Amino acid sequence: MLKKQVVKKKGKAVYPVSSPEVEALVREIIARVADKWTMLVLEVLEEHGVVRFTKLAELVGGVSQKMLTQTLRQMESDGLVTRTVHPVIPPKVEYALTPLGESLGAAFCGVWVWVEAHHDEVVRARQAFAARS
Amino acid sequence: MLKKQVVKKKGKAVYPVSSPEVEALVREIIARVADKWTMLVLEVLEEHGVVRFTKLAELVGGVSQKMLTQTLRQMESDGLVTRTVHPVIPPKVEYALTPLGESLGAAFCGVWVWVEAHHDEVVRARQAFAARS
DNA sequence: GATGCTTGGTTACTATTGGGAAGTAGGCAC
DNA sequence: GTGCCTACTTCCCAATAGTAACCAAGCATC
Repeated sequence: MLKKQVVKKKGKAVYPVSSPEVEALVREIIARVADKWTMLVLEVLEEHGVVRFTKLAELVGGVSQKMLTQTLRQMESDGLVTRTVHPVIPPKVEYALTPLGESLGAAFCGVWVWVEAHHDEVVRARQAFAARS
Repeated sequence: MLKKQVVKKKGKAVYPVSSPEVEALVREIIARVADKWTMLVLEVLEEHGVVRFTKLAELVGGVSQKMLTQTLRQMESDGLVTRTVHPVIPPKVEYALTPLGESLGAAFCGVWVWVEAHHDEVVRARQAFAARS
């Protein structure tokens, strides 16, 4: 709804059509943020602020160290999180959202709200689908 | 922002805390919809309405038949799309969003808008990250 | 002074997933 | 009878995710 308005406003009629490179870029970024672990990390950092690696792992839940590291590095490179290393022993590394990350978290809000509001409908749909197949 | 309000409204203070099963369900649905192909299919159907399989494949772009079939079946079972088979030769199968699917599409709008608005910031962040590592 | 504990990783191996291409169905046109 | 149409399905291989073990480096303990 909102999006369609924006798209129309930025579409062929008013502005030059976005170049294929930009299209590809948008698609590539979508593929990155439309990722299970990215969404969950975003959510945890949004709710808890500054969080250390191990704590983040347990708050996200079910993520391997490898995937968490990978996801965080990716998010860091995309400018979504900051990674602060405190040179102490044992190591202390803190992660937090950047303003850009916070804005993406806000954008994902609608999806969380949707899931919380409609999960029972999804379950019923699954049961109906299973019943007729 | 919006989400936090909702969460607080539905949180411990007012309603009983959501059960672990519901938490797991929400997480599982998130993992499903936070998927590259699901998001792209949702977007295409939102913009084009009723679309046939092959047309859908070219509109989504870069998707294999296998993954498109798989994604669509999953979305159908979750109640997001309808699959209408016209028993003619050659086959004709039409896909369209259900009201539930449309509402999810609307929820994802914010993410699309975010990507369109901030992709240049992501690119700059990547360059900065590459430069310092 | 060797052992173990801490955290935040990395690495090696394995299981699952995804992509590319080919095969399938079945009737109609040539 | 050969080929074409669409919407799959299957097979095979590459890429990705998960599991578990290892590592670094200093401090406390024995």
